[in-house]
Order: sequence, then C-alpha cells, then structure tokens
Amino acid sequence: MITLYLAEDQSMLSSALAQLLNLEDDLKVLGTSGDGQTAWLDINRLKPDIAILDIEMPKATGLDVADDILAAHLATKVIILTTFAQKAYFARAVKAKVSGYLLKDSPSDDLVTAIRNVMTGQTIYDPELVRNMVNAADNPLSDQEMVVLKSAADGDTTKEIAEKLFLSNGTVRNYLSAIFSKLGVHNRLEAVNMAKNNKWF
Amino acid sequence: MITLYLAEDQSMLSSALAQLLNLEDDLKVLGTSGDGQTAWLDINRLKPDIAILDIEMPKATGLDVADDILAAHLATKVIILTTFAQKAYFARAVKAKVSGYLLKDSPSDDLVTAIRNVMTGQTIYDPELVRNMVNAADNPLSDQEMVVLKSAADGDTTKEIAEKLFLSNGTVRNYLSAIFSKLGVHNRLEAVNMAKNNKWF
DNA sequence: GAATAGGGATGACAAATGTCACATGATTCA
DNA sequence: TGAATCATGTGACATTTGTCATCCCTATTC
Repeated sequence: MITLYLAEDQSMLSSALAQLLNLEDDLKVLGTSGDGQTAWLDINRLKPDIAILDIEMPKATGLDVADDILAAHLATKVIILTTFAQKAYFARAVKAKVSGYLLKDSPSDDLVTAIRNVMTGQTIYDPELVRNMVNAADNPLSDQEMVVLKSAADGDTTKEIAEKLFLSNGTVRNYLSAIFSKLGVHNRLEAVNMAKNNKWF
Repeated sequence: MITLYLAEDQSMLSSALAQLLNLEDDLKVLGTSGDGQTAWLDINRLKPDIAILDIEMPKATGLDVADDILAAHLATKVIILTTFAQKAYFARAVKAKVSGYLLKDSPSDDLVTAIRNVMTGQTIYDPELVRNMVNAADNPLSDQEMVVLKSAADGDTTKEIAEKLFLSNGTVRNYLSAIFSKLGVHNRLEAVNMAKNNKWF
C-alpha cells in the first residue's frame, strides 16, 4: 500500500484527484490541504510515502515544502504537480531532489503511473518539460536588480523605488538602465512583462 | 441518465472529472475537449444535456461557446466552471443564460450536486461569487481607451501606440491621461496592473 | 601593493511621459 | 434647431525616464 499526501489549492482538482487515487487498490491518500504551511505540518506528522505538491499555493509554495522535507531527512518522496514548465521552478525542484515533476496538462492516469514508478525508485520528469527547458531564458539579473525591477513592477516611480531601497534616484535609474540593456528592452513595462513571462518574480 | 460534455484545457482536471462523473450511475460524459472550438463542434453534434465549460481555453472561451449554444437554440444547458470570480465574466455568463457558474475552488462533489440541480431547472451560482461581485470594480474605460491601454500593456511606447492605431501622438497621451485619471493612478504600469488584476483584458 | 571588480553616486542630456487648456468636426439627443 | 457629447487633435509645460561618462569606496585577487 502506497500512502500519499496531496497539497493543491484548487479544491476541484484536489478533491477529484483524492477520490480517484483512493479508488486504486494500492494507493491511499492520508490527507490533503490547500496551502503549503499546513501541508508541511501534515506531512511531517503523517510521513506519507509520497507527497504530491502544487507549486503556487498560499503561505508556502510546494518547492518550499520540498525543501523542508529534504532538510528534515524524511523518507517521503516528492512529486511536483504544476501548471508551469518554468526553468526556474524546475531548477529549484531538482535542487530539492524531487522524485517527479508533472504538468497539469497531462492526464490523471499519468499521475497514477508516476506514483508507482517513483515508488520503485525512479525519477520522473514530464517530457514536455524537457522540451521547454531548452529554449527557456535564464534570468540574467542580479539580486539587487531583481529587487529594483520588482518594485518597478508594482508601478512604483523611480523616486518611490529609491526611497524603499534607500538608494539615490540616479542609482535606481542606473539599475533600471542596466536591466533594460541586459534584457534587450527599452522601458519598464517591457522589462516587467519579460520577467513575468519567465516567472522570474 | 444525464449526458454531459466537458470542455477544460487542463488535462489533469478534465480527465479526473470525467472519470469521477462517469462513476455516478445517473451521469455519462459523452466527450471532452481542451479548446473552445472543438468543444462547440462536439456539443452541436452530441447534444448533451449539460455542457461544463471552462472559460479560459485556447481558440474560443467557454463564454463564446455558451453564446453559440444560446444562438443555436440547443436544449443543452451550460455550467461554467472557472477559477475566476470576475464581475465581467459573470456578467457575460448571465447574458448567455448559463444555468450554473461554479468556481474551481469548490470541491468536485459540488459539481455533481450542481449538475443534478441544474437538470431540475434550477440555476446555480457559487455563493462566493456573489460575495466577490459586490466589491468588484467595474471597468470605467471606453472601448478606445481599452485598445490604447492594451497596446501600452505590451510595452509599446506612445509613438508605437499612435502608429498602430492611426492616432496622433498627442491623442494617445490624452487617452492615457484620461485613463489614469479614471483609474486613479499616475503611470502606465499602475494602470496596466489594475486592468490585469480586474481581468479587463 | 597594484590591479580589478562591484556597489553606489553625480551630473548632464535627449527623449518620453503626464497634465492641461483649448479647438474642431461629427453625432446624438431634447 | 440648438445644446450637449464625443473622438480627435494641437500646443505648451513640467517631470520623469533612459542613457552615458565618470567618480568614489571597498573588497578581492594576483
């Protein structure tokens, strides 16, 4: 019997999957939750064989939970189940040594198969993911630049950014200029769009 | 026996729901698809009792499909199943005389209940939706203003917007200024953020 | 100890942006 | 018919943005 835990903030999917998985003779869902925080508490308590984690959830992401599981040396294996084939997400997942990374646009049968395969020690990455990885852009921005860009993304003016970050007006403009040149764009909106499309935030 | 059609572009959810619904004695899923165009073709051919439609899908939205169904005077009833409790979406759904509007963060059992209730002639709106409707902002922008804002949202500069829309530079700036004043903001980025948050695009 | 790189800052400049007041022709509505 | 409204445009203005060259200070490295 393989025991499972399901963390997914979309109830429709979460409840549907839980019911389906429980129909399988060899699978048992020990619990579910809709946010990363309770997910981690539950997992640490219930110690399921496999935790199926969505990435974008309230309070803590599935990747945060995966980190926690790794740090606590639990035997629980992790399958990430997400909409997003983003390089950055995938890279973090690999660092957290997850056993599987599935996309929500594969059918639910794939999840069942993945669960059984992961249980035998295999590592499962969605093939579409690997394709997307190739032409995905790496984030070329420094930490500081990202902070500036994030603030700009909120619609903050140069002056407001400068005040928030305790920098001078000119410095902020320099940072933005450097950001644009790195990204090959010429204004804030384009830079923000690019960052959002690549999920750099 | 209630016959169903399922249009949902996220395979994981679509396949899971289809399996679950088919487990019910009185329900039968005639078909599924992941885009609005094939959904409409299938529905017109299969004439299910109820079509369950996601809104945001490739090629045509669920609301487009609902319009088609209404225009063709099919007996098929429509249940919209979406992530978004947006005023604009809901208003369009009501205009298309849909029989139900459910959010994906309600459990799948709710969907089953809704299907049976809709079949008896009831109209089902997610209660959370009604709550969200109250404090949701209406889009105060004119069509032309929306076009301008959309272009700006792509990162286009004033000049580029003017060229695209065959307007003078000054006119575009006037439009943007009017937009900002209506929205209570002071630059493009803020305006775009507000529009995106309210799903005005 | 000199060279180098990186974070932060200045000053200067051109261009873009945001704001206003106002003009004109077309449409709508009383 | 006349008033009101709307879409579009102009000109003028103050600010903000984006770009660049250059500078200072502090680590880091050879």
